[in-house]
Amino acid sequence: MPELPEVEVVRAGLAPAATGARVDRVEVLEPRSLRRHEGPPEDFVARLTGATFAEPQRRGKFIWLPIAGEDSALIVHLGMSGQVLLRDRDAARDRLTRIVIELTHPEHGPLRVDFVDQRIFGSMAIDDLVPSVDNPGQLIPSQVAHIARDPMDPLFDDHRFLAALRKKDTTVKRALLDQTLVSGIGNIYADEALWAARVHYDQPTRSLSRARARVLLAEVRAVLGKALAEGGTSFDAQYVNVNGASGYFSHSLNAYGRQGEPCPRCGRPIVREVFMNRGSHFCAYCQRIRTTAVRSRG
DNA sequence: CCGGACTCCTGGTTGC
DNA sequence: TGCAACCAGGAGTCCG
Repeated sequence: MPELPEVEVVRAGLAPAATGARVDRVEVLEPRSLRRHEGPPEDFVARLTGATFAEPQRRGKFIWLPIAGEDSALIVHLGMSGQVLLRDRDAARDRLTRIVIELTHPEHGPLRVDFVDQRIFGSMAIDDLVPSVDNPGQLIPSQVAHIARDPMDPLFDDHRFLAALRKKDTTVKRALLDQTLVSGIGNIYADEALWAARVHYDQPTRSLSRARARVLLAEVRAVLGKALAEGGTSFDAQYVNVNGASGYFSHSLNAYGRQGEPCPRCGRPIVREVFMNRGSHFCAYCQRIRTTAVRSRG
């Protein structure tokens, strides 16, 4: 599933083609792919046609393309299975293409951006830009304003995150997946970071020692950073082509999807349990709930 | 504030 | 071989 690294690959790949490009034509093949757009598809088409894009931005798993000269942007969320394909104008269309945007770039000429999405959990929308809460000089779509910064963001505040983690009455995987606390982490990288930090997914955050919480944050960064590096090298600058559904970086996973296989650290089998309506993959030996270090609130 | 249940959705896989 | 049931989960909403 597309998480921070996959989404960033899409953003970075879109940047050279979209920045400064003008929208010639928009075609909405699947209105449900505009779930996040307030208003009918015709409104989406009207507001986008003729627009010129500024450089694509990202917060967590949301991408947006600011519209030059306006306080609005095109939002892109890939959901579970979304892809953004940069194509020549006359290239064949994927069967699952939901939205087509034809662009002209001042240097690269005519291009086509196809939004392909099997499950239609992803969507596009035009949204107004508002000042970011923690940095009012930075504009962010109103629908994205509640999303926290990701751990690779230079303005991510470690102390603030660790304090929030201690204060919250929840468990650790739930917290990692809470995009208002820390963004960009999905089910795959959550399981990978928890495995690396040797933390059980259902460990109460309040009973997580400060040291262990710091280790966990460091492992989140390590996992995301590694995937970003791999994505960056396998990516063709001319065409954005991310297959979110197939597990883009699956060759480097230690826990996710490996139930029944030996833990790469201790050799005992990785187990899978259902938690929050999704699979949690972990080593029942390396990742045990720790009941020590319980502190009172305060 | 918190968590659980539910919703959206369909191609590929599994099971009978 | 055919078809139905099942499975994957990001994010939002609602309710207790």
